[in-house]
Amino acid sequence: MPELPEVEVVRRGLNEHLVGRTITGVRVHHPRAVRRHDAGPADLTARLLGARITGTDRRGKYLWLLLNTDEALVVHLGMSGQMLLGELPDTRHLRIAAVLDDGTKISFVDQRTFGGWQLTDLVAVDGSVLPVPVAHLARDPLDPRFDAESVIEVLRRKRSEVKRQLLDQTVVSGIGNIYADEALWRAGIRGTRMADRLSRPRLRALLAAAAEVMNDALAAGGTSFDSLYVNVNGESGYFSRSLDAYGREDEPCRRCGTPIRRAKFMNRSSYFCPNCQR
DNA sequence: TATATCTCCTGCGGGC
DNA sequence: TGCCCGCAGGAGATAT
Repeated sequence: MPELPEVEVVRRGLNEHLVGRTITGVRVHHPRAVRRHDAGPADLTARLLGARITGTDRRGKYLWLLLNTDEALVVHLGMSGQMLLGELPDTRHLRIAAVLDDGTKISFVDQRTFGGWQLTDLVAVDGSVLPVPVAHLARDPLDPRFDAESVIEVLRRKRSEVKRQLLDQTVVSGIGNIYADEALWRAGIRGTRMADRLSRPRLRALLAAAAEVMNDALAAGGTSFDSLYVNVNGESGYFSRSLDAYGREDEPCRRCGTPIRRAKFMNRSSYFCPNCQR
């Protein structure tokens, strides 16, 4: 499942191969993949033709290609989206295909169709220039201008479980279910604890753990449990071997040996150590 | 206004 | 073998 580290790996791959190139062809194979582009597939296709890619950027789980038209092509991978370069061995889940002036083929493949492309304007927000659909997101822990202390103040006002807040992209972006569980495990905090009942040092440790676990995952090329997350070359990351909590139900906690427990939370699974996450 | 829940979607695995 | 059901979960829409 692509979260911040996986999206960043993909962005780096796209940055390496696409910047400076001009889009010469676009074909939308599945309308749902462009459902957030209000003007529809034909408009997206027409406006992308002839546009030159001048850069790439990312906030949280969103990445975008900057265009010479002063617009951005926003890409969200959803749960299973892939941005693949080159020939496609299997076109079953191909949603959008594009071609560049040097012949490079870009395929947006997305089995579960939660992801998509959207062409939007840019706006200035809090010292950053962002695509409109990304403007409401908080900075992520890997952002050089991420301000942990202000996030802590937000969390201290939330009468809600701390894991729920970690997953709220307007509080802190980039964290999904996997890295939320991993950060909570590293910080020794149960996700069901109310955010406003946690001390500032505990919240500080939690945000530091989130940044740490995502940096570790980035260094490993991202997390992969199956073929749903791959980089632009179709390769999986290796960080799943390093997960301490997520997906380890009944396996011994690497800190205290207590079996990791799984519980339903927000209609999804949470993994935690019942002994050292109190 | 703040917080919680529902919904979208596809493929896989388990149970019958 | 075939069918049904639950599960995976990001984020916008809707409900409380």
